[in-house]
Amino acid sequence: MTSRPASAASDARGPGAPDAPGPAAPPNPRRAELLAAAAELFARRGYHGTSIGDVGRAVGLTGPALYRHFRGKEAVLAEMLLDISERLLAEGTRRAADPDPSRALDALLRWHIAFALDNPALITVHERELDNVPEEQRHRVRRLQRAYVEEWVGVLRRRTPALPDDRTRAAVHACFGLLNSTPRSAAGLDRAAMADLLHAMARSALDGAGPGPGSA
Amino acid sequence: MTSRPASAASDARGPGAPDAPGPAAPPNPRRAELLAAAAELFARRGYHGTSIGDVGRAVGLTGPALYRHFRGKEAVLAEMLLDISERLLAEGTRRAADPDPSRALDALLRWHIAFALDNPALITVHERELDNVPEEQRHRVRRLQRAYVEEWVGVLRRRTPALPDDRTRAAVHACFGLLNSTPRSAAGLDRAAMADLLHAMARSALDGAGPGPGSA
DNA sequence: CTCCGATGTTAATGCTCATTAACAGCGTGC
DNA sequence: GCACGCTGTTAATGAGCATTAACATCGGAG
Repeated sequence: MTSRPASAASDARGPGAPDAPGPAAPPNPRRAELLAAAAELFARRGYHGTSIGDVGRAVGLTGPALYRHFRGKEAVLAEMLLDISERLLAEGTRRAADPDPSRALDALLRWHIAFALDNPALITVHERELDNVPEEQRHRVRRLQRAYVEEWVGVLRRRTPALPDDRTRAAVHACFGLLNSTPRSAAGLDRAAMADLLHAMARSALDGAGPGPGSA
Repeated sequence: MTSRPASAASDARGPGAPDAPGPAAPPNPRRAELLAAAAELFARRGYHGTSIGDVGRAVGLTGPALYRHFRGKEAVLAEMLLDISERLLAEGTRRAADPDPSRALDALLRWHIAFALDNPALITVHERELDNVPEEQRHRVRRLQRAYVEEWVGVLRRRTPALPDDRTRAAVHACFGLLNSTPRSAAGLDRAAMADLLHAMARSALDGAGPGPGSA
């Protein structure tokens, strides 16, 4: 815009595409690259500990280049968390639909474990940075997260109807804590062994969540 | 400098006590108050998302007042993490010494659960902010953390000698993930019920960590 | 060819923040 | 009764950072 005639009355923003991608947005590779780099950095150093310049540099650009693809730093985080929550819920809903609650639970476990092992950075950010998402989208993420938890609670309720709901919900949260610990452990186990271990432990933990004084 | 004659050649810093408290330091209540407020804020908003002013305001002071008690923001975090790690390890070592490995494990579980339920903010910070501690003290914290994990691994090794060590270690990390999820769940359960649930789940999870394809 | 939109870059701009200076009240040991 | 050390306060100071402005390149549609 060497000129930019003073007539620019219609648009407040530049000509780029800094909006959230609509339903049929062509998958912009640069966008995805930035999101991946930001996820990695947000997971390692935290949202506030990561600068726009860090994110740009991670993909070979300068900081302000990011504004050609996102409305701002918050928008990156918001889109990231929205995407994670939607993916978790969509596939979770599918798997929870198995009429056999025991098979449904195993399917949920396999799904969550695979997601956590394949996307440790996303899991970390999803767990830690919700408070930094702007209000409106934060509510949407929270709703998705709740719905995902309720899929698990529903399966467990079918499996063990005697258990009170609040105990079941707490057990699901604790189970997520176990499964999501993967990014921080980085143990010497290979992926398959880790998946197997997590599956066995989570399964046992949920089985052990029934009432009755444990052992103390 | 109403007084402060220009002779101050001996000390580079002011006359306050901004050093880490020595072995026999009198417990300064203001110090403890600041540490507690900082823990709460670091847990809720993250280290980088918390300003010195926030911490001061939380105890009815201004930001710079903190420098009368700590060398700086990093020093607050460092002292916090060092203290947590030392407390966890000290009591953990005591409880792991029970000759009966099963009783030792229960004692460790009770200890860790009580600590997590009583200090959710500390657990959160301990889990997330180690990277922001200055190098030297970060190493000390890491050593303490490792030693604490090894206490657990030692007990489990005595209990189930067949299990390979790396699997045991991974199981311990996953178990911590389960136990430390408390601060984020904040379920509708009261403290006793939550402690019981976590104990039962963790115990079962560790029992289920033995080899053998879980159920998939 | 030419124009324009997409995508970058490098300079502001303006705010927040950690840290330090300069200054002041208060209590206590002498 | 008074000097001084402790614990605060309110102003700099200086750095980092998100965001915006202004400017450049490049490829493709007309």
